[in-house]
Amino acid sequence: MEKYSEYTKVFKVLGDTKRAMIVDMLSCGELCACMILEKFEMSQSTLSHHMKLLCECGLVKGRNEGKWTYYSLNEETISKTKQFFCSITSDKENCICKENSNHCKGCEEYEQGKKH
Amino acid sequence: MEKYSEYTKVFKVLGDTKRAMIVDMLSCGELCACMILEKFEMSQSTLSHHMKLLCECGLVKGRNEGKWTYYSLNEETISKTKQFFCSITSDKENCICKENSNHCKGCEEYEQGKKH
DNA sequence: AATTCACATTGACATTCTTCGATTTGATGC
DNA sequence: GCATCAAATCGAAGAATGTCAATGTGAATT
Repeated sequence: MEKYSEYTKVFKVLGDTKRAMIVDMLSCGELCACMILEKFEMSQSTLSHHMKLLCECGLVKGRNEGKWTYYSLNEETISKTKQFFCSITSDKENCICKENSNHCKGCEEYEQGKKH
Repeated sequence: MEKYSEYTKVFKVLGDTKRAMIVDMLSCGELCACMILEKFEMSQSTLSHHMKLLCECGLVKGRNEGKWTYYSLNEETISKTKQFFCSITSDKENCICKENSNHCKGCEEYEQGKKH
């Protein structure tokens, strides 16, 4: 359950077009905030807010150097998120749907082949 | 640009824990709405709303049969979304960050190796 | 130490999202 | 036709989100 919220947080952060574009930019290497800002029509405070979210969910790492902050992708989170995405979209043994439950009449009939 | 919003819409939909769990359930096969509802503490109207979002972004397909609606994953969207996720998180030639731009002084110094 | 620069934080606002109860729609069965 | 069931839609309330201008902070420059 915590696993779900850990990764749905990442998806939520990627669910904003500008943040996805920032990730795209960072995929080619580390960039400082001012350089990212240059590419977008948004205020400095808005960018700072987006970078905070990207860092908080683990997708991006920040590194301070003097006045500047350099951002880069966190490969570990990316790799784990890919794994999570694969796991929830592929069949598996211990899926939540495999737990016991009282199916509704419609579903029972469907499963027993009375309907199709 | 449309490509971004196409897939960030998918991420936004996956950015909700319950919707991610619904996807997980559907990964093992088609289910009717009533069966999904059974697994969650949410009202029928709320589930219906989540299913609508899942369908609208292309992740899930709905199929009506009599009174029932059966839902299943849309493998094509899933596959394309994985591809998109890989593309924005890996280095590439035509990245937006490779376009010409006037770097800030800090970044220029950084790139020229004056700072590190 | 005063100024400038890069970035973060705060407070405010409008928009969007999540959720629910109530109602509607459409199909099934009596 | 009428009652019932599954699911969608509507309308409302509260929470969360995206955005900005203004301000704060900490490092660098003068």
